[in-house]
Amino acid sequence: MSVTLPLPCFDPFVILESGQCFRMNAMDAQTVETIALGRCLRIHPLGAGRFTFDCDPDTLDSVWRPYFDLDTDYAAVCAAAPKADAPLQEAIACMGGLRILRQDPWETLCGFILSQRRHIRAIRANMEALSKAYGEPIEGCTRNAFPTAERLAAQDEAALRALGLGYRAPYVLDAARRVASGRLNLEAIAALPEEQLFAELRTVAGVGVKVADCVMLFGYQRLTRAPVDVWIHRVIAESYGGESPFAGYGAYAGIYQQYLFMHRRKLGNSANPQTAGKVERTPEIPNECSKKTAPAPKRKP
DNA sequence: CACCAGGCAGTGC
DNA sequence: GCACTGCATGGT
Repeated sequence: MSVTLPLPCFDPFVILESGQCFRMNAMDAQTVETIALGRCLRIHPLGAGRFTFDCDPDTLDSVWRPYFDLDTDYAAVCAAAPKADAPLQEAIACMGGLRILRQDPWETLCGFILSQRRHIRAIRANMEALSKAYGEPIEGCTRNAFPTAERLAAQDEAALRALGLGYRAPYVLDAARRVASGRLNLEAIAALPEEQLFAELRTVAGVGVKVADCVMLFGYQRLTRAPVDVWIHRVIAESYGGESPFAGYGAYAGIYQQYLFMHRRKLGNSANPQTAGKVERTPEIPNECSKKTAPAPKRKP
């Protein structure tokens, strides 16, 4: 069974490259598959902003409409972005169709614990390996659901290292055991005020400021959180003269951050490999997303 | 084959 | 409080 409907400001091919979810894949030009919430969904773009979802109408409305945040007016969110903020306007123009998903907090927590010092591709491989080893099968799908905290809590560090998690293996294990034991209740903390939710997430080993912000943004829909990673650090250094613009972004700071993140990452590593971690004034960079040009050469050392 | 990745915890000052 | 360092592994 399937449902076809028009969806403005929605592009699954952009979302699957956005680095917020790790189990959404392009199978071919007409099919995107995602494994989430213990289910498998395939989406087919028909062109002209129309999409077919391979599920029944009730599941679309009760599961996938909230998951993809389809009831939020992203045109209005984008229109509310500061007009004078040229880099942000550029990123929004180039990354239409992006949405901040409402993901499962447990899977989101694991995904971003695994994210530290990894390429997104490698995070995806880790998440797939965990699912294949410990996840439950999904009917009619070749890929498993993401494993529960209980299931991961029963493993040992060596088993998780064998899947390629490296030094993050004990971090995932700590998260699993806190959640499985009830010491960390991921459902209950959803109701907490921002700073208290942040503090609860920080109690998990391997969860620092950036990972906690990602879990809040992508797993708890706290749109004010704007995670700062190496790419955003570059954006701040290169396009904002070293002064973070996020404090002025208000209720949608997290969404705007995601446009800037995606756009900068698309421009590529070659643009400026040396400024990560350092804040230094740099010349204006002409951000033309259509042409993937390297920016003007930096100052010589 | 160097260098880097959606960072964090530990240490030293 | 801030700066520095080691960390496991796979992509590019």
